[in-house]
Order: sequence, then structure tokens, then C-alpha cells
Amino acid sequence: MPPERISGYNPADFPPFAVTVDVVVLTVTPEGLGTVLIRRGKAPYAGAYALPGGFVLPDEDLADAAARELREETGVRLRPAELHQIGAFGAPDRDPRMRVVSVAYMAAVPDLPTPRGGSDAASAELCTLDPGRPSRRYLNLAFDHHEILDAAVRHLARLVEETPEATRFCPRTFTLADLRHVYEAIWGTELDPANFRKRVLRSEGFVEPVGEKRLPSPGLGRLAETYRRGPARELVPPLRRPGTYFHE
Amino acid sequence: MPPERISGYNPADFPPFAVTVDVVVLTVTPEGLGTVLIRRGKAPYAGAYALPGGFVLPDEDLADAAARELREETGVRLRPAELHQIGAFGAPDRDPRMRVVSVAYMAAVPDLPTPRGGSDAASAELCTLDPGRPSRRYLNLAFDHHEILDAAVRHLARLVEETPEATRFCPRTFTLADLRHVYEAIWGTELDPANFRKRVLRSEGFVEPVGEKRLPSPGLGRLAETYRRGPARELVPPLRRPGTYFHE
DNA sequence: GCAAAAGTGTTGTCCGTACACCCATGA
DNA sequence: TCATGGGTGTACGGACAACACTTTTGC
Repeated sequence: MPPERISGYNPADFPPFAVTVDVVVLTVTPEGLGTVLIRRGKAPYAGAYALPGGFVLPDEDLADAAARELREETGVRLRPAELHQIGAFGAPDRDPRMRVVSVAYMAAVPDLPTPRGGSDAASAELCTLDPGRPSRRYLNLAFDHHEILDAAVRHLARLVEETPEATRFCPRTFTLADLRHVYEAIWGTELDPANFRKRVLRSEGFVEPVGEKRLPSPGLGRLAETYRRGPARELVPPLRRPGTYFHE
Repeated sequence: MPPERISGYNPADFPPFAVTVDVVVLTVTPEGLGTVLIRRGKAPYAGAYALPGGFVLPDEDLADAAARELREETGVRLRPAELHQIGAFGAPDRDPRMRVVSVAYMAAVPDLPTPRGGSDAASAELCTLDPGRPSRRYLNLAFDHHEILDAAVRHLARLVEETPEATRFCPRTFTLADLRHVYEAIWGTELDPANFRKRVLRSEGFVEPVGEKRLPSPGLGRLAETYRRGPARELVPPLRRPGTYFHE
């Protein structure tokens, strides 16, 4: 920017913008990929679902604001570095009331506690998504939150290809079937158990065997080895979705 | 956000933020990957290089603002959809003068005209980067523009893996060696000409033969086939960097 | 025994890499 | 004839996918 244009630093020198953060809380439940939505009580978009979020404080980092809103509205405590920025959404008419630029974050949360929190506790709901279909609908989302949610799911789908972050959705120790169900929920595809196993175990530092065995389903099937997350911070080579390697 | 907190819409109800856009103009020259930087004349960071950018207008879309700043400061005209958002940068102390949240965009520009433009015409320079080294330095960049530039280069490196966007850096018709030099500049690696050729031609719709031949270097080597960009909008499978497939 | 799910092994096929080799051009 | 760079071909190994097969559990 030309420095002379902002040399005064009078509030009148720049257009009045509000800056908010919206947080897409993604979790994996037995029903599939889920997210926390809040039902709006007032216009605009009264009765519609919306992402949790709120204003950034004057001296607050963007990621800190996202972590604070996440904590206040869902009770989930994550370090700001554990939140992934999705991008900025700032179309002039995205909020009919005033000009708002919102910075969206994605939070990968296991074992989501029953949504509780400050102001909108009663209206927070855990909704199940359908990541397999390209034309999925998110029941009446307010503002441009449909677009933000889409971008967050795409971000997560790519994140778990390249990092061990999918283990966040598993308990401290887990079976490879548990981990496979996480990938299936996020990618919306079915994976071959045998090939999934080989690819995960070949990826050095992804998971480590614990040494115990566990019954996969209650009273069904052979005992499965249990694992915990390994020290790797990224997967080389990535664990890509089927069909990303070869033609057809 | 709790609607009741912003029901008034008085400017005093929300913290005063300035919202700007910064544009990372990336181009490929015979010297390698290059970007347009502006030398700052005033404090803070007087004498340092900075990315072109400026305020978002009150009723302006973020991408429109980036396209406008790009046009005003470098004379390059791109549609807003051709700009890629890198993310939002809004640490509280990133600008010592006031609270600024900047939304960064990346523009892939061929044949960059000698940087000219409005206010800072004389001080705009085309600087060559070194994408191969992880510890590359960007000579004294102002604010957090080092971080933004890094993110933009990473974004471009991934973009050309999955889309035919690398052809933007080539003339309308080009040889495969031209295209290969673009990838080498962006990825900072050398590529095997024979294998590069096979992978590009196998990717359906990436390039189309024109039917003419051209001398690759002035007075050197065999005549090379020329191509133009094909209709594909994404590369399936992606044209990945070497080493992304196998171990070691 | 049966069903269910873990885990192992095999095979076919495709791809990436390296490298040799030939072709076409201008000097 | 030589150097330069485009284009073709081949050999090897790695990885993925599909699927058969064995193992281990509860009922």
C-alpha cells in the first residue's frame, strides 16, 4: 500500500470493517463426519444453522480468537496452533447488516462433549455431514457458511493425506480398523482393510504398536492389535485417497 | 457469533480493524521464479521491500480489491477469479501503527511488464527468488511479508501439481522444454526431460500439439514440437514433484 | 460349526526412475 | 563432423488394487 495513504491513522481514514472468526468443528462419530452448528434465533437467517464464531478482540491474534470462541461455545480447549486456517470470507453482502470479514478456522476434535457453553448453549447441535456426495446439503446454513463448511471439509480431507492428524479422532490407543473408519468418514469412501493396513504400517512413525489386543466389535471378530500415534509429523509419502495415483 | 452482540451496528460496538489485501505477483523469468516488490520510503520499515497491496474499499469484494491493487501498482489486468487467496494474516503487532488484517492473494503472471503504476511506480522491482532452498532469504521484507511470500510460493508449487496453471507462465504456444523450465523454477528442482515429456503428454487435456516446430535455443539443438494449453482444468492424476511417490 | 473381522500372502498392472539411443539442426 | 537438445525406447523396481486364504474370537 502507498504509505502516504495511511500516514494519519485516524479511524476515518480507513473503511469501517468488522473482523470475526468462524470455527468449523469437525469430529468423527459412528454416524460419520460431524460438525457443531448453532441455530440462530434472530434475523437475519432466523431459524437457520450457523457456524460458531464471533468478533476478534482488539489485541487478539486471529487463531487465539478462534480458540477462545471454540472454548466458549463448545467447551473444547485446543491450542491456537492446533487450529487450521481455512481462509478469509469477505464478500460485501455476506452479512446484510454491515461489512464483515470473517477468518475461518477448522478444528479437529475427538470425543466432542455434548455441546455446552456460554450464550448459545441450548441451541448448539452436532450435525452429521455426508462428505461422499458433491451435492450435499447443509440444511439451511446462514450467511456463506455453506461455502466455509465445504472448504473446511476439503481442507481436512487433504490434511489427513499428508499428516497423522486423523489419529486425533481416535482414542489414545486404537485399532487400525478404528483409524480406517476415520479415513472412510472423512473421505466418504470405503477402503480395503488389507491394503489400508499395509500402507499405514509402511509409513514410518505414523503409528506404534502398543502390544495389547482388543476385540474390534463387542463380541465379534478376531482380536485386533492396538496402536498409538507415532512421532511422525507428516506422512512421506502421503496416504492418498484411492484413485489419486493412477488413471481411472 | 451471538447475534445480540452486534444488533446495534454502531461503529463503537466492534473493534476498529483495517482490512487490506496484499498481492504476491509471481512470474517465471530466465533467471527463475520472480516476484514484484516495492521499496518502502517511510517508516516503519523504511528502505525495506514490501508486497504491493492496499485497503479494501467499503463495498468491494476481497478478490476485486486484490485485482485492483494489482492493476494499479503493476499494470497487470487479471480477473478476480484468476487470483488465488493465500490466507489472512492478522497478528496484533504485524503493523506497529494500528490493527490491520491483511488478506493475501497470489497472482501468476507471465511476461511481466516493466513494473509501472500509480503512486510507487519508480520503486517497484522484479526480484528473483530461490525456491529450492528452505532457508532462502528475502532481503529485508517489511511486516510479515516474508511469511506471506513463503506461503504464496508453497501455494503455487502445489497448484501447478494439480492444475495446468503452469502454462500461464508460457507464451500462447510453447515447447515442452519451456513448460519444463517453468516447473523447474517453481519447484526448485531439475526434471528429467524424457520423463517429464511422457507424464505431460499422458495427462489428457493438459497440452495440445500445434503442428509447428521451433528451434529451442537460438541456433542449437533439434526442432521441437510446439503445444498450446488444452481444455483440462485439473490434472488427473496430478503431476507431482519427484520424490512424492516412493520412500527415500 | 458358523459368522465376523483381523491379519497374511499373492498376483497383475501401472507408474516412476534412470539411462541408453537415435534424430535433427546449426556451426 | 561435432555439440546441443528433442524425442523414443527399454529395464528395473516400487506401489496399488483385488482377492484368496488363514487365524481368532463370540455365539
